Amino acid sequence: MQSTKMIEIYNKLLEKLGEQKWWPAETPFEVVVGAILTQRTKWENVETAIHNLKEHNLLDPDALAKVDREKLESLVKCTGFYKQKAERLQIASGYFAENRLISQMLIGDLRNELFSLKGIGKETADSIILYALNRPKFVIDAYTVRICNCLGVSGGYDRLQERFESELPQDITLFKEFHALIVKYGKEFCNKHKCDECVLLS
DNA sequence: CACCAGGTTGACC
DNA sequence: GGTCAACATGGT
Repeated sequence: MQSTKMIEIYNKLLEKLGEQKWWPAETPFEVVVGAILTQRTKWENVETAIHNLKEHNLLDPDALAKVDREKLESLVKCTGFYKQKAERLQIASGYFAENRLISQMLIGDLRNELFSLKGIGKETADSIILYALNRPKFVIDAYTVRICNCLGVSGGYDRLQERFESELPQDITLFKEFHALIVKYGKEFCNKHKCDECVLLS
């Protein structure tokens, strides 16, 4: 009974919103860049910044690691927190430029390596693992916590992630789609309706 | 004008 | 362990 709760939520979201097909990006490294830039920012601003980077041929680990800091700051300014994001993009770029064969690492080890990079916390690391590296890790974001708690599934990041990963089939496509649906639902409904009007409750 | 957006960090208790 | 301000731009 409890073991099907997550699947029920997923089916309701899918039925209501349709497939999301995340993450929108042309390359894995573009996912890494987007994951850092999207922190506390609207996705439209990230698209603008990524467009700027592409225009300057900077969507590449080596190129991004070497580019002038002030130039990078100006290109990502539209995403906010632009000074620290520029720094953190270059830190991550240096890591991925030096580590192009990380696909056989254990997920836990990989996650800890990503945590050691300034600016990459749980959600960003897990987004990179799932959407850039195509490995099974369920991404929890603020909407996930809000919606789950609203639906009577309590817990913070770690506890909820443990539940999603243990109660769901280890299906990468499902993990990607489910998180995308949660974010889509959160943006569309969480701020415009009260929790007791949540269409997922019934 | 106040508030929020696909978080993370470092300081403090 | 948890809580809190700081980080900064762009849209409603």
